[in-house]
Amino acid sequence: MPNATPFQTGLRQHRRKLTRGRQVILDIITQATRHLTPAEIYRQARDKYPQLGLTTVYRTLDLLVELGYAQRVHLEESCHSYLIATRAHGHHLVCSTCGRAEEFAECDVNALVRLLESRTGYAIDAHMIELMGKCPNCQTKLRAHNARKK
Amino acid sequence: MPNATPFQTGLRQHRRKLTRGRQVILDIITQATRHLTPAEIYRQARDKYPQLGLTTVYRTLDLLVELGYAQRVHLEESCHSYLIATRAHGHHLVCSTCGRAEEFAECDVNALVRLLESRTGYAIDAHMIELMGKCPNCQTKLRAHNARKK
DNA sequence: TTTGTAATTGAAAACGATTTTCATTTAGAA
DNA sequence: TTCTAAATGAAAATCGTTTTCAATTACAAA
Repeated sequence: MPNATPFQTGLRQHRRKLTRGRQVILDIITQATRHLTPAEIYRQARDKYPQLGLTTVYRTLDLLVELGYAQRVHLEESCHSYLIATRAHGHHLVCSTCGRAEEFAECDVNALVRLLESRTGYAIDAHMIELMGKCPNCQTKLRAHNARKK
Repeated sequence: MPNATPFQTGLRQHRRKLTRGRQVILDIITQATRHLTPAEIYRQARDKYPQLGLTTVYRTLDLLVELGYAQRVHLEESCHSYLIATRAHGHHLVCSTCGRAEEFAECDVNALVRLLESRTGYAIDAHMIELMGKCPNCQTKLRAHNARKK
């Protein structure tokens, strides 16, 4: 099979199938200059492929992220947890295992901000830095757990 | 009224009232070392104050953020938009007006990561940098709109 | 202390996004 | 062409959040 697209190849490697819906969804996010929500993608996709279901859009997006063809953008809306405010400008270091969080104030993004403003023309007015890792407690537990396994 | 807490003072300044529910919720997030979802806060709060409603938890959290007593943490789960993957390690600059997004690869967080690892003992394995601002298009539109107003 | 009023509340319903279920269809290897 | 695991769409279920509304409450002013 000559001229297979990277997407076709990637799917075959994972024993997944290329379907019309998947192709349409990939085309849409490939051509977009904007991040799109599942609902927006669904609306656009139906113009090209009316019987497509919203369920399939969700499933396809998960697949595209899993295979590395799409990425998620995190926005300010919804999906929050809350933490007491201790500093005016806090970023977070969150434990991916237990959810414990440390706040930190250091963030030297000024150089980055200036670079990107001149490259893109954006007027940048806010930033968010979130670090993820394992807290000391969870590291200890994990080590103990692994030792027990042997 | 002597010995007013900062919370009491802050509420009075905004003509808001101090209620049992609000105090209980603030106490919970003050004592937590972990970020908590509204549902988690609700569960804990009901132990101390059984008739509290979940609605009030949501409203109180909004209030606490508005007055600066709490802050939101952004997590990996839910609330996503999607973008085509063009680089292995992409961060985003998102226009807060139209949603257009630029991807960038520069992120010199190594120094920050090392500093925080030694300070907190965390093993940091991932990070997310999201910048927000206005794209050139939206800046132009906004300027035209403001000029028309005068 | 009492009163008046705007702020706050809880319960229920509405809502929007996402996931699950399940019977049917389909891509693609054999 | 056949066969089977993968994928699908429709409907229902689920989850988190917001809205509505009538009843209650905090607290400033009398």
